[in-house]
Amino acid sequence: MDALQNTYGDSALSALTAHTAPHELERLLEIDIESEHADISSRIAFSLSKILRENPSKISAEIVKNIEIPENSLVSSVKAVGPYINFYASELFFEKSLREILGGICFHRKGRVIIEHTSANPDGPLHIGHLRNACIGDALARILRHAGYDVETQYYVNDMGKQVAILVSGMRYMKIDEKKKIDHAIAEIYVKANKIIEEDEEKMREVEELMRKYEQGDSETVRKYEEVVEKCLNGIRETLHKLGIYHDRFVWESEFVRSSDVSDVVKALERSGRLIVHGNAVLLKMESVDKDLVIRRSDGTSLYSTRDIAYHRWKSERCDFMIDVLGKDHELVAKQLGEALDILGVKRPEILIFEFVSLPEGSLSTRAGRFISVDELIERAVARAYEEVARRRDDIDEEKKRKIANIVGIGAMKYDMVRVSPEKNMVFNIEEAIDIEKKGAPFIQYAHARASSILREAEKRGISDNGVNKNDLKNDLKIEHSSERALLMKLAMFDAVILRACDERKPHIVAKYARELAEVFNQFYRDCAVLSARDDVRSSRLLIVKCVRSVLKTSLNLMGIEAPEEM
RNA sequence: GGGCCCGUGGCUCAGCAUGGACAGAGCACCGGCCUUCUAAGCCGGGGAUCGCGGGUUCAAGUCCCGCCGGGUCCGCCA
Repeated sequence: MDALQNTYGDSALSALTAHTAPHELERLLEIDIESEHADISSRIAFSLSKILRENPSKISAEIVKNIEIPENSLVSSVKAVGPYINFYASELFFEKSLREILGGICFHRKGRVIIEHTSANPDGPLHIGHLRNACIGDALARILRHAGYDVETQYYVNDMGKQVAILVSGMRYMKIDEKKKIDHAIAEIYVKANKIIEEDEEKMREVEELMRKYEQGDSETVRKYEEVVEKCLNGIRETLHKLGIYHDRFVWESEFVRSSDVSDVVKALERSGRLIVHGNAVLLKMESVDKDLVIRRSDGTSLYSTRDIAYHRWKSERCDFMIDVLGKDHELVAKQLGEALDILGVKRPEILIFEFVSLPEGSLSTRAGRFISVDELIERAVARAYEEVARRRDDIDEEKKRKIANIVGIGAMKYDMVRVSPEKNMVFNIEEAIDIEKKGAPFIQYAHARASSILREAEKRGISDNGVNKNDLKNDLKIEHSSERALLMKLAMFDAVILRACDERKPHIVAKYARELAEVFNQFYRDCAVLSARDDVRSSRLLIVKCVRSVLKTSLNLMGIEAPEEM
């Protein structure tokens, strides 16, 4: 800014700042972080050229001439390249970022947040669509938590739907296959019962009867429901736990019917004057979407959407904001929910919509029994990883091989789900997902294992990194190679990446960063020998490796992926 | 029919919010690199009308309009 002023005097500066608040300084300077040509670059000459009616390249050259870099600056040099002004980071900048990483970067996002994800119906095992939901939701929860938020994850149990009623009715005349994993056995019953009901009206009436009784809280019906729902949930939880995904709380939608929550919501909506009576049913007039919301059926029973309103009102009282991770098919319903909550004066949840996952052979359907279960996927991914481990490591025992295969196989699956931006449709090709992709999780895990290996070896040889515990690393950091510098730069971006992924609710940003960090680390690994370097360089590099390992591990963990010490 | 999302090398994706320096990766393909900290790695090569057409701009993959293709939703289901 000073340079700008020295170059063109107050007139240009005031012309530029006339409509700009001071906090928009960054915008004003048109700064590009981590462009490929510089560490930081400014495009301000473009906008100045308009005001000054002057060639932008000339302007940037003039500005650079007037820039004086102070002692101990985070910037080491400035260059004008055509219309661009390029800034380059100093060693001090890298030292500062390493110190922050070693000290544990502290983020200061504050507030309580409830993230709801997965919430699969308790009528069978998780399939590939749920996997995407769970992986995105879990990663998001981890990222927000890391950024400082107080996060609670919830699984909303849809126990009042027709599906569950069909299942409960099927349990009357069918037995659970004990040999199978419980959620799979339940799905079998559900599919069969569904077929039977299609052809048998008597059975259909029975289902409706069950739904009525459950809503009324008939104790025998409730007991039957709870038994089967709980069983299925156990199966689902087992799958989620294999993936390292744990919900803090399971909330049953029936709770809101049995308490007065649902009826309270209906009463409150009545007071809004937006309800329309249609026969015996009650509808809520919608303005933002072209579809009114049914609040109560003709027979007086509640609907999913009504209970969902009650659930969100309940949630909203327990947090500062909430995020729902939902499939694209829920978009309209989510909009209706939002408007209903507006009417009630309850804050809306943020909705993170993810697009559908389809199979190469067509769409998925639980009802038709056409899906790939997550359990099957896990099994195949881990088996594939095991082949790989067995091929490379005959020096380790069986247990270790299995452990690594588990970490790698599951990591590959999860990474595949997180790396793609949620709004993209995905065609899920099982062979490709299971394939230990070159630049997927295994690639990042491998880089972590390499870093760990260096540090392990250093310890074994009794080599210490002198700089680690010093408050001032100055003169300890030796940057001798361009790969080293590139790695340090990438490391320095870490905190910005986390905050961006957090604030924009985009876990895939972390996925991309982790892959890039692994890549530059591998290049560093090729170019810069650590243990055999001369003493001062060695301790500097050891320090860098330590930071890389830490950041790789954190990045993987933010995606819910484990970082193996060796593989 | 209407709403929303997607359309970037053969395949899978990043980049689009806040327009700028040659459109980046990976897979697959071709060719190199293990006496040195794990080759699940590294280096090099070929391969792209950024769906199509218009507009705004000094500058468009990015913003606006129209169209085409794919997905999804439009139940007193959840």
